[in-house]
Amino acid sequence: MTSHELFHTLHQLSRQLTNKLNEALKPFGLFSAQWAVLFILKTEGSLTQKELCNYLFVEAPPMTRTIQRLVKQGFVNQVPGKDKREKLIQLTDKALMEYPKWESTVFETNRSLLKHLPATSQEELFKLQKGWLHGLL
Amino acid sequence: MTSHELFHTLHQLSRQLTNKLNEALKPFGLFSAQWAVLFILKTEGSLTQKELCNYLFVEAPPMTRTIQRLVKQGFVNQVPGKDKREKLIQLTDKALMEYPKWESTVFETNRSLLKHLPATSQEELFKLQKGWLHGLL
DNA sequence: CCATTATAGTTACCTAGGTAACTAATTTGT
DNA sequence: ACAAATTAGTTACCTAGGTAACTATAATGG
Repeated sequence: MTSHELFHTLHQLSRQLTNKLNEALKPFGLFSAQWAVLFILKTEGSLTQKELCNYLFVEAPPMTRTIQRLVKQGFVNQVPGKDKREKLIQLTDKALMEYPKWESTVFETNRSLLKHLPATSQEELFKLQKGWLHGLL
Repeated sequence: MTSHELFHTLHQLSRQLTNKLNEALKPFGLFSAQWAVLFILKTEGSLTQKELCNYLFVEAPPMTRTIQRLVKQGFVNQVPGKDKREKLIQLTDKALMEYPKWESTVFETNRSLLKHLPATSQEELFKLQKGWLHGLL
């Protein structure tokens, strides 16, 4: 195995998984990056854009765009913080209503994507990836 | 471990590796997707765009764009095939001159990125990823 | 033989993520 | 206290990849 092969396979895998998730989210008018934000807001509660960037390891500009789309769709509100530079992002009632459907769809999609990967392999893969990622940063 | 964590880590890892490679290629005016094409052309010889798409598992439109940039930089030629729909892509002399520098830079970057990942882990990771990817397709 | 179908590539437009340069608000340091 | 530096977010512009609609050429079937 060469390093090229390792990197290439990882890249392909990441793209395929994102494509499949996007396909599953299509009926809801959502894309993978939006779902990632909605998921964190549901899990962690309201966060500033900066905090969302830190959670998702993403730069500020793409986060601004993703949030602007979510605002336009009525799934999220931007509330000025006590520190007037900050904007707190919170899920709307509309989003909370829809969330269970999104979640079960994503859950089912993930289950299907992991169908051919035994649980022990999943754990092993996660450990290796996490270790590598931490070694990089 | 949840499936979300597994997918998220994979996604982060893929992005980080691409970013680091782009950084390393910057002095040559190249980006990761261009390098992927140049590498395959050097390894496999001249290929049609369709064949390049198949190798890289990429749709035709992004390949058209990547190749157009390589043409503009003078690293690649588009030669009409016997079948006039096809375009054979081949490395220019300029690209062949530069290639060794690109390769050694990428090789060194890969080595550095894999520094904290033992060889046995690399093999294990590759096996798991490859198996999963094939299960998906 | 010619009409239909399939294929290679391009164009237009979308999401996703990156850097650089900017604005506005908050901290810091003297 | 106020000038300088830092920080949160936005805007503009870049690469990367996706789909849909298109053109031009090649292959196929009646």
